[in-house]
Amino acid sequence: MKGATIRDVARRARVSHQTVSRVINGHESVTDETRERVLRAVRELEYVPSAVARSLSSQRTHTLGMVTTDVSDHFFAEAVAGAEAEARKRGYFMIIGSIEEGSEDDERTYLHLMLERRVEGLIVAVPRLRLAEDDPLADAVARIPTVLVASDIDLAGADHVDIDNRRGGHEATGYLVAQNHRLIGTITGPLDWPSARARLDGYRDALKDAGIAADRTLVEPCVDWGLESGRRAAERLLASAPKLSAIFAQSDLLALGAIATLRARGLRVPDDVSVVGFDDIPVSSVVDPPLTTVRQPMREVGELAARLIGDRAASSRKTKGSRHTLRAPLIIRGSVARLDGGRIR
Amino acid sequence: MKGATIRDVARRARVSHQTVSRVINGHESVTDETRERVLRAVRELEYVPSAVARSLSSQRTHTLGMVTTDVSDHFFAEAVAGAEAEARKRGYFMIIGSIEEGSEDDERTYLHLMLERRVEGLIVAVPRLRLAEDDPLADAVARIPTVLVASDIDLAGADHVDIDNRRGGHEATGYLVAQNHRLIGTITGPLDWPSARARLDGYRDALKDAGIAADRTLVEPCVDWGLESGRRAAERLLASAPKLSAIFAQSDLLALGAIATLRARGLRVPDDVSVVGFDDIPVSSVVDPPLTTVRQPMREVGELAARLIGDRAASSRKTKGSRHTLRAPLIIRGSVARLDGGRIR
DNA sequence: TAGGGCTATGTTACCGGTCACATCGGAGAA
DNA sequence: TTCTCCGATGTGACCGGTAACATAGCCCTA
Repeated sequence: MKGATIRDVARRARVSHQTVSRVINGHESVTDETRERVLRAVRELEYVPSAVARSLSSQRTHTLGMVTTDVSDHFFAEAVAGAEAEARKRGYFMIIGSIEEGSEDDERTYLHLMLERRVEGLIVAVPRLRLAEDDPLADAVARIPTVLVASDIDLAGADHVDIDNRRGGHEATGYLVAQNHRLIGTITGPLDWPSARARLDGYRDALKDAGIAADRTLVEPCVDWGLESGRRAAERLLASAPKLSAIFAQSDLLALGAIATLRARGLRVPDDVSVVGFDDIPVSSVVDPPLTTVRQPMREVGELAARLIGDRAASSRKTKGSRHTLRAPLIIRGSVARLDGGRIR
Repeated sequence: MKGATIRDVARRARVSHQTVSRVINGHESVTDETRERVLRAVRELEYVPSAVARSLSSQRTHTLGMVTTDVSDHFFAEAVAGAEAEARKRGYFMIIGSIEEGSEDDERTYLHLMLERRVEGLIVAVPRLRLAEDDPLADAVARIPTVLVASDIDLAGADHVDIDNRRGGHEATGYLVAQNHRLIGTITGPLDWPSARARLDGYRDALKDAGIAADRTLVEPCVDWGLESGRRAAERLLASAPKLSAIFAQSDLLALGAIATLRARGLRVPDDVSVVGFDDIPVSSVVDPPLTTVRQPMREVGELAARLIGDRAASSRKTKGSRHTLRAPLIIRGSVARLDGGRIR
């Protein structure tokens, strides 16, 4: 009763299985009358074609695999959504693997499982991934189109998509400088994330451009990107540089955490201390004050990744790996105040 | 060169393909020496077994399908992450379909595509889904284990997982009442979402329990769950009931939007007006004031959904659809103030 | 020492589609 | 009228695994 096959339908419609195949694939050269008969049989038997059998036979799975650090993180969720939408437009399905914190070799396991599934493309969004010797990822790249998202791994043959973190960091810091800030602290994400390092580089570039001497005590790294870390980092920062007038936090959550600390110390934002974030998560526009931040277009990142794979699959020739960097624009809101010329807090 | 099959490996190792199958599946009764030989051939040919062929032959895909409204929404992203983690634990892979706003029949298309893929279970998290006559979803339920998340559709044979929205709404409102609030407004989500209606019911229950008369002008529905809507709803609410002392917003974003409006009107939170939200999104704990809210355990919802499918698949007998309601606890923070006895703002 | 039973391995069919090619019948051309 | 060609349909192999059964040694026991 359950699981009619193409041959069951054929028998019922009194045609060959091949004719059924023609009908369900919309091929020409089938009489209207025959088609009708077949379709009726399909309905009566509640026949649903098997993508599995089709894949085996046609050697196409129409499936893309995506491995991410954690889908529940807004950042990756957006990328997944973007990739999914774009993939779907092109007739692909998406299978996802979300790597739980803690398990070491999970990326590799996932990768292998996806290869077994014969995905036709791979999106790897695992920022901290380091390449081992003889890494299975290299194998994967050799087999199927692969896009590395937000990774600093340099893998020949793979496409790379990333945010221009350095420029983003530069703009954020540069904006603070333009508002006459001179003593600018920064709260960074974990420095084993390439994005954190890049943003820090941007911060330093901007200070250098402005002729402001680098000061190590103004750089406060965190172990994660969360609120609590921002809170504590701000405390350390205030301890080591009580007179700073601005903070560039590498994520909105870090920024919000920092703001909480500032408030707790009786400092007003932005009147006493200005704050710039990074991400532009949905709440950033409604917190008090609305957060000035650098917007990460993660959805576009996901879309682009899927599009690259689609294009590559379509052209089917092996191109060299391309490199795409999406601009992360500064969104100016209300958490930065202009400092009166020369005044130091 | 690319795509060695089990027979290629067999030839190379000078055994039958069946022996290769035994080795890669870790079967007993293979000599160490033979196994070694096979494994070497596997390595040399870079053989990766085809899950597609395996699925066709074994009639198992080890795949779960999940259809959601929008993965980039924190709410669903959490559920996806939870489901994914649990599925993985049980050896399942997850394919996801995220329904873009606007396209009407997408759920059905996705459903059909997933049936074609022969998913072994289906998680449908599409709150506003309405059942059409002769709905394909009913077919799906008849074929494979299905879990409906946050839906009020009553489908025999399907399992249901949901948050106890009514109780959540009741607790939130009841808490305000306990703090001596009497004039309590509510900002609801779109009322075609079952969760919005349930929370509203909870709100009404609580008022009734306290002997407070219902007042239609205190209920302000929104077209979505976002900040901007919260802002505007609060304005309408203040216009129609300027003396209210508390607001129960059905999402944290609505609550934050409302707080923004209150601030703009010079009203302090919680001193002048208390606010309770719903969701407990990550920022809720760090905004100013920290938001008192009802926590939705979405991750657990996803986990439970996946677990139910796993159990059902394992027992393989058709149980009646079960119904699971997860408690959404009130998280008390700082956005609610106690009203002095009898005082009315 | 023959037969039973176990282990290691091979053989063949099958899962449910697609593909390449064969076949058949009728319309149009010579 | 006969030949040709083409549209409609059928046949059998194949995709890459798994399952069930067959077979060949080997050890042990009676």
